Amino acid sequence: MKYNIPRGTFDILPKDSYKWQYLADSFRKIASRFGYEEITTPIFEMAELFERSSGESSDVVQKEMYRFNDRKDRTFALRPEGTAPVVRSYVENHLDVLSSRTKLFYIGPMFRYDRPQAGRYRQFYQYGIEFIGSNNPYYDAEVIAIEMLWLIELGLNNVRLEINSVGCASCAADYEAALRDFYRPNLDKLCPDCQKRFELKPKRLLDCKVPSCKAFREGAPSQLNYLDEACKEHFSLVRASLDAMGIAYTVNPAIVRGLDYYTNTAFEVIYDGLGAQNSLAGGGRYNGLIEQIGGKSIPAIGFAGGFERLLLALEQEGASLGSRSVPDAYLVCLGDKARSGIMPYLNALRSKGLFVDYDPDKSSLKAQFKAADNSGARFAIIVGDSELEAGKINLKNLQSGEQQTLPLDGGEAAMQAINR
RNA sequence: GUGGGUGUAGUUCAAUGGCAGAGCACCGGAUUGUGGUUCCGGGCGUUGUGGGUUCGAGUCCCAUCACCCACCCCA
Repeated sequence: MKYNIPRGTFDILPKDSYKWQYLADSFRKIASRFGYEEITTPIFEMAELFERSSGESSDVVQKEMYRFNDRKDRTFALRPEGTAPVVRSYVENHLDVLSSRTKLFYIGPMFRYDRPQAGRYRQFYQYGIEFIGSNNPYYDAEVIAIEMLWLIELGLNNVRLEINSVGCASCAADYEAALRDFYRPNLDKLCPDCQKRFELKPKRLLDCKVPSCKAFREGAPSQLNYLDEACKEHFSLVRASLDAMGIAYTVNPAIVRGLDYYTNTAFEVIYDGLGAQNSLAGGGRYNGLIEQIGGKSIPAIGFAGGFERLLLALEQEGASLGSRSVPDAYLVCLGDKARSGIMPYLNALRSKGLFVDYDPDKSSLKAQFKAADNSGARFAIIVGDSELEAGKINLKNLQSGEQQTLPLDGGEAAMQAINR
């Protein structure tokens, strides 16, 4: 074989396509029930958009972004995430003047150069929600509710919602300073990764899995104790809204988002049973991002989830994912005259909306019936030279074996019999 | 980027260093006029790829690629 699919990517083959369509359709429906509308942005953007928004020090920017230069030597990147492009579009198209609030969702591929693993690919498909235009804690709860209600609708019950607040920029800075103070005496005893974390992202120290590092975590300060009054108030109102909506959650102060633009609410939806990549969706508030990208200071919140992991989880739970479409009828022909003479009828059935399959290369009756069975067709339409001459067709129900003779009309009779 | 495991037919898997096989799937046939069952027939595949050891390699060694798992990261 000469050509292989690029590492970390996958083909969605016909036998699975319907599942992806089912998920996308289903997400579109739930999002629209909350008033969210679809936005589609390009697969690539200026690299700087992601560098500025996600943060220069983030792993995404440092080592996972697919960057390339075009012929005029401008640097672009395949999008590694969906929020920055949506915000870019929001600012660029002045969506803020159309309404005080903007409700958007998106579906599409994202790209990150990473070692492939179960539930982790280099091209992966995300769905996401972005609410722009209010700091009201109700909206934090609303976007979370979309995800949680959707998962329940899909048939996924064993998920956990974990929430946290990382505060505003000044709370976060205070907290980082406190964390560094706390770890500094033991800095040389931490694992090499943690020594890097100490410099770049102290919050990450809290979820290191190395046992020796875990020990030093005892008594570490919690972000929640470093929230200022406004952030504390906001977080408690978010929790109250979730309570009022009957959405269960646990507060996990260790939840840290990987991208720098998050403020206040951060949350993650976890499904145990996916191995290491157990996060189905995650998101949070990003009150400073729009201004950072060149817009006004407008608060916003959103989240994104991955279809691959969701699909794995749903299959594990045995949830229904729709089904592959099967023909309404399979045309079985006998004789050359019948084959050519039946074409107008075949076309008529199809233009009336029936899914009719036919294979002119199958000659024997046996082979045609076998193909009809394999296709899953409910009916066979059987036509030989004599039927054609008499202006009739035979319609056979392949489950019951019952057969009836119908007129060779414009397809009306068969249509009626099949849809009954 | 780091570590471990696995690569044989479309697929699931066999094959003591000695002739590369089976189930399933697929295709054809058993009086072109009625299917699902049954019966018969149909497989020389670069044993992932490239080297090496050996009289002889699917099997042992090295490299490489891919996949899986974990670290890491994240959705």
